[in-house]
Amino acid sequence: MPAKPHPIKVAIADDHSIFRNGVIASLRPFSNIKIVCEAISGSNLLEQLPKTLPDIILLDMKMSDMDGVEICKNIKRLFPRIKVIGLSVYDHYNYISSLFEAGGSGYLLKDVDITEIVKAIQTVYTDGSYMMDKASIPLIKKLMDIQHPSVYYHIQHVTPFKDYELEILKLIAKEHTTQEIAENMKLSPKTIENYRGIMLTKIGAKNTAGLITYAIKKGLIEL
Amino acid sequence: MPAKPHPIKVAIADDHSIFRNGVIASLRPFSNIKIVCEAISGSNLLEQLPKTLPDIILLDMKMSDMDGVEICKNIKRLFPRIKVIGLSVYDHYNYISSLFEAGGSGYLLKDVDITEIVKAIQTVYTDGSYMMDKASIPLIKKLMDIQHPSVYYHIQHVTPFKDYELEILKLIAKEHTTQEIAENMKLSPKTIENYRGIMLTKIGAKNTAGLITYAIKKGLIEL
DNA sequence: CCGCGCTAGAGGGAAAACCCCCGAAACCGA
DNA sequence: TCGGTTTCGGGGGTTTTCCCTCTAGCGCGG
Repeated sequence: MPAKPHPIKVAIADDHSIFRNGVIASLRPFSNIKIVCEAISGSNLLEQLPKTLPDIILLDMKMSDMDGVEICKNIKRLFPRIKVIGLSVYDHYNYISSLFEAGGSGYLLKDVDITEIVKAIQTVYTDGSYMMDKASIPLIKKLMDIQHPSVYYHIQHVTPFKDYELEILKLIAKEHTTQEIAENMKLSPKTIENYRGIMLTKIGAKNTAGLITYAIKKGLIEL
Repeated sequence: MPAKPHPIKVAIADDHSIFRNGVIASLRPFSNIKIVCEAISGSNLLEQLPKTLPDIILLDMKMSDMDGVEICKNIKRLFPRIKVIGLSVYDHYNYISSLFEAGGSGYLLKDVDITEIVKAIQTVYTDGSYMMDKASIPLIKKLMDIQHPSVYYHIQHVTPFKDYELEILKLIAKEHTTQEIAENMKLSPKTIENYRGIMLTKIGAKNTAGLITYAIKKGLIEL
């Protein structure tokens, strides 16, 4: 491990000034980390990157002007060597997986302690990737340890549902009937009916109401 | 309006150091506001109050050791003159109403800009109460202007549903059938059926799935 | 006193959801 | 190549939901 030739250059991108200031103030005591860029939006971040060239970006996944995943893709396209750590208030599986697919190197919930952020920055800087070990997503972490390139595959095991079941689920949540879903997916209504039943038994729900509450609780469908 | 004899003394209670630091750093430029107390939990706050005696407390409604509403009740019991401004990531009606019932003087979402917090502090200090005018809860604000003691009553008008409709809604979310709900509420199944239909038309939903997503989105039922 | 709105309910019918059991491919690992 | 699992679908039935119409009582204001 090399000595510190210079501190780790970090950018923080978040449209909430309070959170930005909180991170900056909390990181001040850590002399080996230096905030070189403070962005209030996705486009603002992309503007500042060429001049500031951070090693790591702490990226809020939900900024007003651009989707976090899109921003991440742009960053990795323009500056492949910059690592992105996503920040979000949601620990939804699809958020996490899509960030990693977009080239992200880490994911943190916004309510973590500053020590967790520091650990993430340092781990990503030296090892290349990091996943917080919050109780809410212990499985993902475990699976990440085994093999990590894309979390997407492992996600499947965290929910009892398969790809096509999730697809059906989303259509149900959009108020589509079994018939409509069948047309949409080019399958027989009977097949969809079966899968609905299977989903119910899998989660022990009695009807669509239970299915929907489960799906929203688990973040399987976007509100 | 009096000249400033001394700055407004503010306490911040939140178990996330980043958020605390963010608020403190963001408030530093405002010379008429002074942070006199920084608490990391409900009990920690209550310990510090006798010594620090703030004018206003910025209180996170979701701390690990104690419920925000409970903390607020305790504060108002021990120090009735201290005003409490609740901070939360949720704009759910029941959160807001229960805080006001517990003696709170204001409510802010945690993703607001610092200027909003400053405005809240100053308004509560001089006028006694404050309600942020976020687009998501404009009606509540309007109703607060008219008469504020308990928001609970006005809540009813913010959702298109009546008391008994909400009751039915909750039972639907708990996977009860129309039959079961009828028994539970000692009404005819036909009546429940009617109300279900009325609820659907009120919100423009096509089926139970739509009803449930609406209810969860609006915070009408607890997850 | 008459109408009006709100609540509570009934009838009947159509559609959708739920349930169980079955069969044929296809695919997949041993 | 063999047997198991996954995927896709059918038959046929019951229950639940959804929709529309219609009635009766009750309270309230004009």
